[in-house]
Parts: sequence; structure tokens; C-alpha cells
Amino acid sequence: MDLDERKIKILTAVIKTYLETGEPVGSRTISKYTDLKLSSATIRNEMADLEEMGYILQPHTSSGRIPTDKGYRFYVDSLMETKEKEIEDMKEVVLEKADKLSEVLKQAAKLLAANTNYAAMVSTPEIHRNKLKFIQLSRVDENSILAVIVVEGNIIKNKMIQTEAPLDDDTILKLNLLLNTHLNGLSLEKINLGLITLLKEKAGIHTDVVSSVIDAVADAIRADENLEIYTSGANNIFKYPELADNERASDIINTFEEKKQLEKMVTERLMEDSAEKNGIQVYIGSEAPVPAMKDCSVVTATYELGEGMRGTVGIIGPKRMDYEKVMGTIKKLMDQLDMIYKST
Amino acid sequence: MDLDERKIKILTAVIKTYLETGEPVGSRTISKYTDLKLSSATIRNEMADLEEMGYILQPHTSSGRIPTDKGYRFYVDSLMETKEKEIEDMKEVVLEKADKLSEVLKQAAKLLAANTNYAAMVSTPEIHRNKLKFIQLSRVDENSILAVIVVEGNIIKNKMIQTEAPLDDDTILKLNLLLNTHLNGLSLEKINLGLITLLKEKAGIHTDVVSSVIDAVADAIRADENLEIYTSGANNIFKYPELADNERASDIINTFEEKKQLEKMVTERLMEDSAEKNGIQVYIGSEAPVPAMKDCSVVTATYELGEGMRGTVGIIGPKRMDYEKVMGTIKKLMDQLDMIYKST
DNA sequence: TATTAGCACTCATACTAATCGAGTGCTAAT
DNA sequence: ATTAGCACTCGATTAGTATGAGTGCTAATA
Repeated sequence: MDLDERKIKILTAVIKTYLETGEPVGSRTISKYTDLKLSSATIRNEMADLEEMGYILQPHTSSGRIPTDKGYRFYVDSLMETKEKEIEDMKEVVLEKADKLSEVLKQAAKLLAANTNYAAMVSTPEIHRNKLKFIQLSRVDENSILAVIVVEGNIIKNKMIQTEAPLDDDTILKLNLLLNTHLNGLSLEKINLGLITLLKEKAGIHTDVVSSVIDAVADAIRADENLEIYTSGANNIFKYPELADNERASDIINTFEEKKQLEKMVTERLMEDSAEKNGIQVYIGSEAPVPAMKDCSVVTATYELGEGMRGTVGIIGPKRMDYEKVMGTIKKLMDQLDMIYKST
Repeated sequence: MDLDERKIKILTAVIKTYLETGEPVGSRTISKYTDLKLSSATIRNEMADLEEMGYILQPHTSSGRIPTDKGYRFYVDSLMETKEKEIEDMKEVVLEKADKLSEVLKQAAKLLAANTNYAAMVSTPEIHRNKLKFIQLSRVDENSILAVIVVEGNIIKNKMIQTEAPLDDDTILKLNLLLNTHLNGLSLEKINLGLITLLKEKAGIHTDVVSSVIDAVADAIRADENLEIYTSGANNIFKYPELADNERASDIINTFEEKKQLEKMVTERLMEDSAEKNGIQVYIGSEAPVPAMKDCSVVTATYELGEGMRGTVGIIGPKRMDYEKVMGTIKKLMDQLDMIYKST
């Protein structure tokens, strides 16, 4: 049995009406509201076939059909192929420029949630080609010096270092020079044990300071340590009865709050060859790497702020989410993020 | 009618059993499970009185009684007077020391939630006596310089400043000197318009840089800008049926995610003369300044990390939360936070 | 041969009525 | 002042009965 033209038409009709209503859809509905001039009986036969093929199912004998994950998958894939429709109703204001990136991203999450009525997440960008740009030590008070570390992409990291005895200005100057001449422009891989020992040697009695600084550098460059995920609209899930029962809701909320799980989605996403259409990826139900999302669909996309700074945005909603709208909205947001970046 | 000894005994008995069971409690239960040797009929009469006085109520005619907000309030207040009981079952490990304060606080929230089975929040400390300690400008690349600002309590703020033309080392040195000599040790109030104009004048052609720096300083010192609230265990509310219906849960979750509302609780808390017993404050139902919490109780406490750095921790749960345990747990956490601070 | 009308069947949902029982308020006895 | 006793209330549970949307199958039809 194959998926001929007519079956496809019926399948998409089933899915589309289900997306709208959230109720199982019956043969009569399809026969009435499609351009196919077929009686409900014929539709019924076709639907039986579609069920056998695994695209739709009946919640119970003698009810209408709802899409299976396979059905959704088919729908989404065919959606990807059609040229993108424009989404007009996204509020136009959108992202105000804020001087802190984190503010922009928080706002982006809020915006996505508000526009789609689903839950949204936005991860901070992961720095890829992260070379050390600049180190500076300065004395703040008697026994503490401040290390400021800047890596490519202007990510800044501060670390307070306590010293046994106060360091005089001259020593600090020397250490600054030492660190900068040896470390600037290096990526994490290049800073190996040999180099570290060399530095420590050269630092003489101040090896402890040097190793503290190097710790901080490692910290700054290691991307996963700095990964933050901003979320918004978690409570939107209550708008969808199929997610709003206690157990499911609790799981989802928990995942949202704990972030650790969300990170999985984000990082898995970044691993792939993101040669996907538009860089948009859809996980339906258990396709997602997070078990708590088994009754949801997750749409993610990777944004890029240049210089290899890539992060992820995502929408989490019920399987019967409005995929077209979500994809459109995400695409719009991407443009906005692009703009923000370029105007800096 | 006054609240005599016996009424008090009955009232606390009602409340205690209700806290345990979550079900309306009837006269027979009380007569059986208290040391009062009274028949259910007598208890009934007393309960009628207590209802009239507003301490308890019946969800419907001919059901047991549950405490009103006034009842809870009475219970909590009398609890405050009794000497604090030790809570033993708080897991002993508790806070590991982390080098970032934010990590410690996140952990604290998680711990509170895990130990109490309620939702928890922890705010970052607000700096009170916040004087400027140290400013440093350094060139990072051609057209950008980095301003690092340290205020008392070692709060660090970074700001990238774009310059029209590259600044040479000498100018940066001069600006550094200028800013430090004029601003160090000053609190926000002292940095007035006169001083700012003076600085700008002295900066000559580099007024724009100076004003950027001053903006950043203002940012760093203004406490509310830096206020963060970490939450944990929001999904715990699903464990209490009276909070777990869609509407309520949605509201609470939303409040938790949006943070803006939580800030209200936190800041209101800090305003008061915190001469409360143990610095612990209990909001029952609509006593809380946040409408979404009207079916919850909120227990907050202010912690202090020395040097006037004060933040708030809070527990949010159903009105019938185990107040004793919660207060004990919070107190234990306070001790931990204290320790952490002192061992730094 | 593909389509459709017709019909018996299924099953979630809604509604009704009956029953149960925990708990009350009140009265009269102790 | 306390208590035993009793009629009463009202949510919760259960069972029984419709309702109706929707199905699968068969036989008639184009």
C-alpha cells in the first residue's frame, strides 16, 4: 500500500483540523471540509488504510482519528519543503537593543513565548573559536587582586584572587606582562601542561597567583560552564489540556526549572551538521533527547552572532502545535537577532 | 467570648491535624486524639465558638473544620514564641563551598526545596553601603576599551566601551588616574552632576568615554539592577492538591518564572525594620504582597553576609505547610550561609 | 472497479437517582 | 458544665440510562 495523492490530502486534512481543534477528527468532517468530493464512507476506508500505515490512530474504537508521531513527522517534513510562508502577526516592535546580551536573550525568550503561546527557551551563545584576547591583573585591596580575562567575542570573566602577602605594583606589572606575552591569542588546546609549568617557573614565588589565573582562564574558555538558558512562558503549557494534568505538567515545569535537561537539547543541537533547512529542527514526542518531553514537540534553531558565537532558541509546546507559525516566528526572531548583532 | 486555655488547645489540635492530613477535621477526631477528656459534643460546641471567632471554618455545612488565615496566623505567632525546636532531618552535607556566590545561592535554593518539598527562592544580596572601590580601563582592541568597576563587597562590573578613534596607552593611563582619584571611595549619592561635569571637563576630548564609564558605575552601584532571584522546586506545588489545579498552578508558576513579582516580596522584606524574631517573616494567604500567592503561605528570612550585604531566602507552599519544619530548615540554612561567608 | 448508502455496533460523555457516611446542631438527660 | 442521642446536611460514590459521534462492514450503484 502506498501513500498516493489522495491519501496525502486526507492525511494533511486530518492533521490540520486536529491542530485547530485538538479533538479527534472523523470521516464526515473531512468529507465536508475538503475539496475532495468524496463521501464519508470512502474517507473511512482511506483512513483505515492510513491507520494501518501508522500515520493516524484512534484513541478508542469508534472515535475520530488523531495523528501519530509518524503522522506529525510526515506533516512537518512536507511543511519544510514548501516555501516558507510569511508570518505577519508577530508584533513588530520586537527586540529592543539592550547593552547586555543576556537582556536581549531574556527578552527574546519572552517574545517567543508571548507570540506563540508556547514555552520558549534561549541559550547563551557558545563560543567556538575562543582564543584568549587579554588578561589583566590589578590590585584591589591589601590582599586581593582582580584578574580580568577577555576572550574573543568579548566575553569577560572576573576572578578575585587572595594573596598571602600584598603584591607591589611592580610585581603585578611583571605578572601582567608575563601572562599576556605567553597566553594572548592562544586557544584552550594550546595551553598545555608544559606551558603552564613554564609560566609557573617564571613567576617565581608567585606561582599560586599564576595558577589561580590559569584556572580562571580555563573557566572562561570552557563553554559549557558558561552556558545559561533563559526560559519564558512555561505556564503556557496549561493552555493545552493534554499537557496540563499534574504529572505531565510537573515533569515539564521541572525540566524547565532544572535547565540541565534543556542543556541536553541545546548541545545535541549544536553538535549536528546543521545543514537542516533554515537550521530549524523539529523533535516530535519521543524524538527529543529528554524523556520529560515525550508528549511535547520541540522546535529548535541555531542562531549565530558572528565570530562563531552560536546559541539555540527553542519552542516547546504540545505535539499539535502550530508548526507553521512557530517556524515562522522563529525565523523572524533570527532576523532580529542578526540585526542586533550587525548594528553593534 | 475569649480564647481560653481549652479553646487554644482545641484550635491547635485542629490546625495540627489539618496540617498533617489536609482534610477537614471533625469533632470526634479531636476528642479521641487529644489529652483533653472531652466528648465530641463538647468539642463541637467549642468549635462552633471558634468558628464564630473566625479561627476556623467549614468548607460546607456538615463537614469538619479547616483553619482560616486568622487561625494560621494565631498558630504561627504562638509558634514563634515557643523556643525553637531543632530540626534534625535536614541532610547534613548541605552547602558545598563554590567560588561563585551565585552557585552557592542556586544550591541553597535547591537544598531548601529538596528538604521541605515546597518551592524555594533565594535572592542575591543587595549591597547597602556600596562605595566605589576601584576603576580600571584597559584597551582590548583597536576601538574598544574595557572598564572594570569594583564596588565594596567585591562586586565586579564590566563594560565594553567603543571609541571613535583608538586611544593610546598614555591617554588610558591618564583617564584611569583621573577616574580613580576622583571617584574612589565615593557612594552613589556623592557622585553628583557637579562632579560629573568636572570629570568631563578634565577628560577633554574624551568626555564620551568618561560618561560611558560613569553610566557603568551607576549601573554597578544601583542595587535593584543587579538583583537576581534563583528558584527551585516550583513543581513541588503539584504535591498539594489545593494548589495543583490549572489556574492556580499556572499563576504560581508564572510568578516564579517572571521574577518581577518575587522581587516585590524580597524588597518589601528588606525595607522593614527586621526586628522580627530570628528575622523570619511569615505571610499567610493574602498577607503576601503578591496576589498570585493568595492560596499560599510564604516564609522569608533575611540573610546577611557581612558588610551590609543582605539577601532574602523564601519558601512558598500551601497554607497548610509544616511551618515548624520550614522555619527550622531556614534557620539551619542561615547558619550554613554564615559559615560559608566566614570561611572565605 | 470504485464509490456510496445504510445499518448495527462501540464507547466516551452526560445525566439521573440512590445510597453512604462523616460530621454537624440541637435538645434533653446527667 | 458535660454528654448521649437523634435528625439532618451534603459531598462523594455507585449504578443505571440515555445520547451521539463515529466506526466497520455489506450490499447496492454508477
